[in-house]
Amino acid sequence: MTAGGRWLRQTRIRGMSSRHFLEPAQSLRETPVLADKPKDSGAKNLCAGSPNAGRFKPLVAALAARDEFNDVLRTRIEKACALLDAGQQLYPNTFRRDTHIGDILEAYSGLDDEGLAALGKTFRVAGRMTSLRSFGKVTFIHVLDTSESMQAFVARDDLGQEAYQLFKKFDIGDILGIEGDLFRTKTGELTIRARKVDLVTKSMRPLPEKYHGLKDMEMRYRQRYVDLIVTPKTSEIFRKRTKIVRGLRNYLDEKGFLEVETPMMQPLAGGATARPFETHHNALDMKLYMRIAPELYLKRLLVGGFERVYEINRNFRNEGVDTRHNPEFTMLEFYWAYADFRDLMDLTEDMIAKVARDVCGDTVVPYQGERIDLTPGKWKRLSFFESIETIGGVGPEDYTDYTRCAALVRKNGEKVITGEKLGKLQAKLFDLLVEPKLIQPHFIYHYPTEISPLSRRNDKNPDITDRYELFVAGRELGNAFSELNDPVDQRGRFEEQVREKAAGDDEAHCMDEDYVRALEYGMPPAAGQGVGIDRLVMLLTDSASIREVILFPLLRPETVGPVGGASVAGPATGPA
RNA sequence: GGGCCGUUAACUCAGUUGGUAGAGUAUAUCACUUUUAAUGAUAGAGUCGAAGGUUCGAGUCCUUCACGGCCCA
Repeated sequence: MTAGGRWLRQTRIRGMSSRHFLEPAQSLRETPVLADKPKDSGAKNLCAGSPNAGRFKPLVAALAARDEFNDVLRTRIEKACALLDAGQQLYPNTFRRDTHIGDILEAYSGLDDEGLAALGKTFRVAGRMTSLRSFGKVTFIHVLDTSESMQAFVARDDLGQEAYQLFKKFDIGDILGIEGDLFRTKTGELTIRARKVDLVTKSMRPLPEKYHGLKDMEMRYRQRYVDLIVTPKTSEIFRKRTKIVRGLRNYLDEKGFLEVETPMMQPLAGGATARPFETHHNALDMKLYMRIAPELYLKRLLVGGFERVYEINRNFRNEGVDTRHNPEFTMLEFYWAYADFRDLMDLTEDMIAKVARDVCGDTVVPYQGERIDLTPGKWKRLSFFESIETIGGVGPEDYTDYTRCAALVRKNGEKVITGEKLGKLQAKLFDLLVEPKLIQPHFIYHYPTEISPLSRRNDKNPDITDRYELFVAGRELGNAFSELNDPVDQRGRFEEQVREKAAGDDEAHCMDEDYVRALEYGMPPAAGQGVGIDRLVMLLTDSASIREVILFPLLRPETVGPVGGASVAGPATGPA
């Protein structure tokens, strides 16, 4: 947090145009290397006498301008300068490894010291030095490559006096190339005995402390690259994420689904209940929306004859940020002709259970202290109104009566908007009283038609739809239904949405004439589902926040421009 | 949008009823040829998130703001 706070502080200073900040800023510009303040004595004489001193001036100036310059950085710069003076390149791209550390660990973990000696083999590995324990003439370090870390033993007598002296200038965080053979230390750790150590990439900034690691959430998200280096759990989550997405692709591919890509920038943002981001196309002088869902395009493809399609891609919704929402998030949507919502339930159980087994090794997964059982057959299926009764504890006399339903919603702390439909109130009641209790996987089906404008009506009761939502760990993971393919009904539902929008609901759908026209050509009966990938990854990696599973979650910028900066100070700095 | 919490050295954190800042790690120097949070000695390192205010005196109290976290809407 401190670092983040520090930068914010500084950027605010840069952004401010008020008079009392002009002086230091100007003096910085005139003398890039700080000269006056006592703590900058190091910067002043940095790399004194070195022919390479000039190379680091822009770095020092930038650090000083942001007030980031300190002893640790000064030492690193001096070391780097000394390395250059000694003829050592800082960023050579000549070292070639022949083995990944993971491969060594996998192949030779079973061998004892004699077995390793009998190998008579040298290996070339490369990676970041993450720890260092020096004994003077001998040093132990750990080196981390793409996935794994192993110990290296670097001794003066193995390297030679000169090379060892050079090695001692290397820092934790540097990327090294090491050539050597394998042995076991006294404590039994498989270790590479360095015969040669090459500097591959010099690191100019210190890594966070290794024992406590990086705890500052803000810095973990802003500087994810650092988080990935020092927090093994983080890189594990993102490896798992990739595996999960690949697992879903493989599953759907095997079932004959065709992966497609549909527009992310759309003239109408349809397919979901949400506010879109707006953008503009200059050449066509046209307003565009970042998509909130691919649904209406994917169903156009069903009309076109692709009977099984899916897309895994980003959606954008202009809403707040919290532990379960990021404005851009990844969604799987798939559509399956000649199937209905019950077929989808079966497929979903099977698909998610397979991915869970793949990634977690089991269909029972731990989540925030709970054990979630994803084994097919264990998933509960319950109708929307049943769930309100049995889990929410609200009887039909209450949820079918508008006034009583509204009262219950208010009593539970949610607002009721005038003109809101009964179906919406029932959904709010569900969100309040039922959803948080759905820890084990539940399909909740037969949602009110009023709140399901793209779903097929139930054949027996037109007021409900053949739609379900999937809940796990108290949150929505998927939304699915038998698709509405009657163009007349669809037009009517859109018109109803348009009325709601006019009445002030800015999340209501727009009329999509082209989509209705597509349905008029005839869309085969089908079922489709959307699955929130980020939430699925949260579930399978036991992550409490969606930010833990998004590499670069949205944060406010740490640099504040002149406009934003101007609003910072009190009345004293008000513009004249 | 609302509530609560946080912001102190590069990192992780202490900081008492208000009296001008401490530790561990990291860094530097020295010692040390099998350590793994190596060890021992010494040293340097801080606009205490920002701006105002109260006060003889503010890391600490008050106000506003920024960023982040958690909860609610």
